[in-house]
Amino acid sequence: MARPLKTEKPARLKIIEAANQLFYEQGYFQTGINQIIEESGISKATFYTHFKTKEELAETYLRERDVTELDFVEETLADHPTGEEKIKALFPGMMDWQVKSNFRGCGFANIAVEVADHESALRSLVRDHDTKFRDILRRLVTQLAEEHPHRLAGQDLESLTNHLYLLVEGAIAASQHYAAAWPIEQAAELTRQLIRTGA
Amino acid sequence: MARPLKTEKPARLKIIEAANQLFYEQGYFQTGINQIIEESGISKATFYTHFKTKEELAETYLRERDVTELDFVEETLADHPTGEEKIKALFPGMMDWQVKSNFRGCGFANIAVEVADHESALRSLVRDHDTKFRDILRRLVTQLAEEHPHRLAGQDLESLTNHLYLLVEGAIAASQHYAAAWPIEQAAELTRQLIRTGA
DNA sequence: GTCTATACGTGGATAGAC
DNA sequence: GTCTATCCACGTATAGAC
Repeated sequence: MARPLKTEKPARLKIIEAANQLFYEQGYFQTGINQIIEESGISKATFYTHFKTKEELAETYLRERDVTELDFVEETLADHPTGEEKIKALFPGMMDWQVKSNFRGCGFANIAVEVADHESALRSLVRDHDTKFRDILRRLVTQLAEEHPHRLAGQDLESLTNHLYLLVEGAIAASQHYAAAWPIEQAAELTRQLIRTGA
Repeated sequence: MARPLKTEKPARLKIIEAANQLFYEQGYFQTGINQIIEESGISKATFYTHFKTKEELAETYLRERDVTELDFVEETLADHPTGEEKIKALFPGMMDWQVKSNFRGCGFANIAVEVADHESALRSLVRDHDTKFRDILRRLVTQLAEEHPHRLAGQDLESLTNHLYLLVEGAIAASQHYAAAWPIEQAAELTRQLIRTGA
């Protein structure tokens, strides 16, 4: 009956789940500790036994989200065999995500905006996340280049990777601004052109 | 000696200037009324004679910024005759702006992130601003199409406009995340390709 | 470990004198 | 119109009982 290493206690988990929802939906500074403890059904003292400060919780929130978001992307990609199909599949996934979240944008981009200090630990986590996502894009672009050597001939794959990254960032931001899906459609369209013509 | 219609009083102006700096540099929610009155050297009561609420000041801030930012863009564009040159000139301007502001991104995009409620008056001002900027891009794309009919033959100019818009949004956001200029360089590079190949 | 109660600052906004 | 002084809610964080 050995329970598999009880590292995460229910209280801590409930806090993280509440933070994950509230930080994302309302924003970091707009969400108070009081609301988090209320939502998670624990007491304020319990909160501070698990997290030294609000910022420490935010770091945990981002670390958690980094894993779940990138896992979700990888799961989506796993359904598609070729590099081209994988790249194209990114956008329907983004679309569903943004519609479901009522166009709240990207949790990491949102933190980057809210926390102005570039040297903050939170901002460092944002950069790590973005870099990991760019790594995924680079992998897909490389796979595409191997599968279709003629298409991207002479192309700088690093540039193409960054171009796709900028399109994704722009699409999420713009769809957030307008609370609409069309920017994601537009990014998907341009992406299809880029991996077809190899620009 | 008729002064030209004294609609704006010094106090009000000082408040707006302080808000313009602090809201942009620190963020909207991170900037308190107290800091604004301190920075502008007026009293709290004076503040509330000029602005009913903090949000009303924020609306004024965005309206002000909308004019100055778009005017700045138009001035930059005025230095370049052709559509192609105008479009290319957008990016050095962005670069200077972001370096000068220590990569604080776009004041409108930042508000869009901070204020989660899509129905807020502030969010409406963000959409208005973005739409005006897209109008400028559409104008430039149209000029380019007229000057080089062969290049963009068969292209949907509206799509190209939106693609450039997404690139600008993505470049500013990414350069903010990384506190670095390379995303703007990358956006400039892809833009050059798009208006050359007509993708 | 978890709770209740509280400390202490700061948030936005007003009262009332001048 | 501008000021000083103040109100009250809520922010993060802690003390101390159980």
